[in-house]
Amino acid sequence: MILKIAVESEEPIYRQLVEQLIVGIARGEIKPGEPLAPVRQLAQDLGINLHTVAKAYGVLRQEGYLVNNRQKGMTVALSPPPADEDFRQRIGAELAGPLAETVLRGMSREECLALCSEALDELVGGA
Amino acid sequence: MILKIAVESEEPIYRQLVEQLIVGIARGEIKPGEPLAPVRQLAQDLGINLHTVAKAYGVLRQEGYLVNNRQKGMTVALSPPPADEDFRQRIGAELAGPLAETVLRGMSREECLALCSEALDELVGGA
DNA sequence: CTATATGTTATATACTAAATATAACATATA
DNA sequence: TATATGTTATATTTAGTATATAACATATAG
Repeated sequence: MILKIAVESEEPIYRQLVEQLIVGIARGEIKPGEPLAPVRQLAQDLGINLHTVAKAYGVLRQEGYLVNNRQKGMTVALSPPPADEDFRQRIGAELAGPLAETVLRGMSREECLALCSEALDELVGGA
Repeated sequence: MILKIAVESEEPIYRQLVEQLIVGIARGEIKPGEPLAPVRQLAQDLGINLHTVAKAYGVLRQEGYLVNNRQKGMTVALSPPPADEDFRQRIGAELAGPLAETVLRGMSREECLALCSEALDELVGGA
């Protein structure tokens, strides 16, 4: 699984890692039960600090997407947390901003949904 | 237009304002050409500093969603920036994270798109 | 011309988050 | 006994956030 860090970005490094790891797991590049790279190794590969990687791992552990197995190290959770109502409401709120911008710029409802569909294709179907 | 600030949130106040203003404009609560509340008045109403409001307005001006009219003050842009390829790519990247989480938690493609559709309803159609 | 109101700019300060660095710890494996 | 794992503990530096006070250029109302 390929991870790239943009040090010049305004988005914190640990946030970039969290996002890319979530996408990578969703794409199935790492399967449930499989271990991630150790914090020290990934930190060295990316040229960043150990604690920055640990912070990203900690967030994903808190979210229930990772488990500290203590045998293999940090692994992908075997059973992800359910998509309950709280979760759907949180995601809906996160989608509101970007979707409002598409409406603001004159995109039709169909165009917006097509954009969402394409973004989903990047995760499940294609590239 | 109702603006609410959560001071205990980890999201910066000016970011909350940017997001809520974008949603409000998309919902048509303020129409193109119409003025927003003056920075000092809005700051007082929300119990925050003048510059925090000014920063939010500045971001939206930079994005092309607001114009400093100098007669009516800060107004909604008459012609919003186009939804070009760069924009669609940026929004697609912003949608990737939340959508990946829905996939991660086992939501089907139809469920994900339904969630997007509901989020769009909050902007154009209904509530 | 004189106030008043608009966004903006200029400094300054306090606080928090982010990233780094070094060290140590508990646990599990070889 | 070593080695490797995530984790915790301190400490430091840097950048972002929010605040405060003051002033400026411009436009409107009286």
